[in-house]
Amino acid sequence: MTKKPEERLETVAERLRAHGYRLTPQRMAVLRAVLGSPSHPTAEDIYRRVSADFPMLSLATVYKTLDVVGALGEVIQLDVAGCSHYDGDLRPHAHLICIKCHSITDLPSEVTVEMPQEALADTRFRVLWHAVGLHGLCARCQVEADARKESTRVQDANECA
Amino acid sequence: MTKKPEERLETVAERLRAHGYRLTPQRMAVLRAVLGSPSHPTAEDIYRRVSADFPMLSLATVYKTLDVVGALGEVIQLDVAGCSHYDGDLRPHAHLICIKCHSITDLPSEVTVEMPQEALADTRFRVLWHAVGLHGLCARCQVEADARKESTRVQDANECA
DNA sequence: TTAACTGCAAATGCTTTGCATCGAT
DNA sequence: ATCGATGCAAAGCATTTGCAGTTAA
Repeated sequence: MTKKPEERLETVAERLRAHGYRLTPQRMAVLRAVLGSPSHPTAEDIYRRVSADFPMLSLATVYKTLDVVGALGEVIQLDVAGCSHYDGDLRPHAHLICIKCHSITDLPSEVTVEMPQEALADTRFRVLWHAVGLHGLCARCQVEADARKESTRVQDANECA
Repeated sequence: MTKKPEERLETVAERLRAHGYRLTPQRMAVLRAVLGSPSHPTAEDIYRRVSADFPMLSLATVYKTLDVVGALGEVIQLDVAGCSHYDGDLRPHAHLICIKCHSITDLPSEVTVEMPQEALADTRFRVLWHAVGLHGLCARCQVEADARKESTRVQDANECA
């Protein structure tokens, strides 16, 4: 989410139009869902959310729409544990990513990244967005891990969180 | 890769032993391959590499070993386009990740991340490692995109790069 | 009108799992 | 001698794709 969701929706819709994409009702509904979500929904999450008011929506369409806006750099795609999460907040921020339960949380404060601009320029890479990934154990999973006194194996959670 | 690959292998092996894991030849071979690779190999890459001197290795074992060291925080797991890449270099650095061809490159210079330690402490999250992801278009994919004058769709590459 | 989009279902591809056998400790 | 690890093959699951019908522009 951003400061002005509706305004951002306008901007993205504008870019889509400019690139020759059509603004179908499904597409707009999916965009509204991603840009307006404060969490990091998966395609499945968005599908469920939008399906409520839009029963004829298909999961494939959700994926296709997310691909399109992702390619334009208007939505952050965050891959965790073999499952993509989408984030409409393009402002640089940090994600706390649990390697055990695969939960994703935003670090609720500013994060600044310093990097040599010349070195970056030399790569000729065009950065669309960036994010800091803090990987480790969330509070809950730490408790479980410590309960075993660091002496046994760490069991993994599966499923797309 | 780190400054002293052999030393790091020792450290990791030690931790595995301490946690009750067994040091099988397969495991050691896989560890050597990850810790000694300057790129960001996938499980498949490692499997191919190790299989050369170790024909009786199975892909499942590679995955299992990578899971174990990943859970200990001794190897960075980088998920890109539905495919995991592994990085033995735990020093904070930045990855240039192309959203089109899914190539991953290290930014060849120092990167520093500033974040409010109190806010992080409040989350009670235990950070094992962190990385900065710079997402966008690599030099090659930009050329292709520009050749279309930004007016047509961006075609996607698939396959695990 | 027409090229792009949708929805369905089948296919793809990475990763995990069940299980019998093997082997590190 | 144990109990974890291996290897194989068979799932599992998120994502993509082909295609016929639909629709935004």
